[in-house]
Amino acid sequence: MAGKNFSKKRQMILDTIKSTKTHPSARWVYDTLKEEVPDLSLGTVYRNIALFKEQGLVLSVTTVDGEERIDGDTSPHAHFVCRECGGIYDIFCEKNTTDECPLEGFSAESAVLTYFGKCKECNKEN
Amino acid sequence: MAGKNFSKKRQMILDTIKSTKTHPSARWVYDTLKEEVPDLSLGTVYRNIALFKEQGLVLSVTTVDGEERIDGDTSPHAHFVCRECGGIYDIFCEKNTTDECPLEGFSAESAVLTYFGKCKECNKEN
DNA sequence: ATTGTTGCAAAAATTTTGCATTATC
DNA sequence: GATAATGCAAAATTTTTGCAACAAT
Repeated sequence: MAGKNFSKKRQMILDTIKSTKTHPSARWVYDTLKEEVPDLSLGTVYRNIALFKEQGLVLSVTTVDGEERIDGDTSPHAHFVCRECGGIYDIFCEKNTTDECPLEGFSAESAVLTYFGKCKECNKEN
Repeated sequence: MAGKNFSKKRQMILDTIKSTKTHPSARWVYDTLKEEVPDLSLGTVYRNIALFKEQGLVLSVTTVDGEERIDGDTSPHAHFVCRECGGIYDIFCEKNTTDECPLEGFSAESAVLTYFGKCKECNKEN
């Protein structure tokens, strides 16, 4: 049964995800952790992220430039995705945190509110 | 300059996207239109969808099973994504249609509110 | 004619998977 | 010792791209 043994590497992958606000991709997690854990495999990162998503430890935010980006902070909050630089920013704003079930017969487990546009930095540049 | 000539095929691709509520993937658009337009190329569908997204004619909703799903209805509304069957449903509900800019210095062009869970049909099945 | 679009196939890139090996309980 | 997790590389997918041929104005 998957997820039974909480291995050292699994824990480190989760820690890495939980301790960043970059809303990382699998590759970012791999590259970042690779320095500390040289014998880490990209497949393992993908497998564990898939597991975390099933378990609800991690949420999928959006896909930027073909890469899925995840969030280790599962508390209800919104995101801003910059179409220019690909950066993702948290938005903690009470009025945006709707989580009520919207359609009869449908059961929602999570809700994701995402804004797309140009971030502060990229707005400065022209 | 891309997007200058509104070719027959480009128009048909857009029409196909606009006339369905399935929130299709590029492949779906290709398969659907292929019957009517046998000499259609998948690359063309991808190229045009990319163009429509740039022009704001089409929005990216989410990615299901590795496939990007788009919406030709750009009016503000939310979505429900079924994790079981991959179906995407529209939710027109005034209180979910926030579109105000949430962070100072950040300019939002669009907002997407997405619920994830189990749809009515899939709830019935067990 | 010039500029833009498409088909086709190859290439790129991301993600998944099989299997032998290693770690965990 | 049994079960689960990992590394590695190959495979499967989705998406992008180069280029010659085609279409539109």
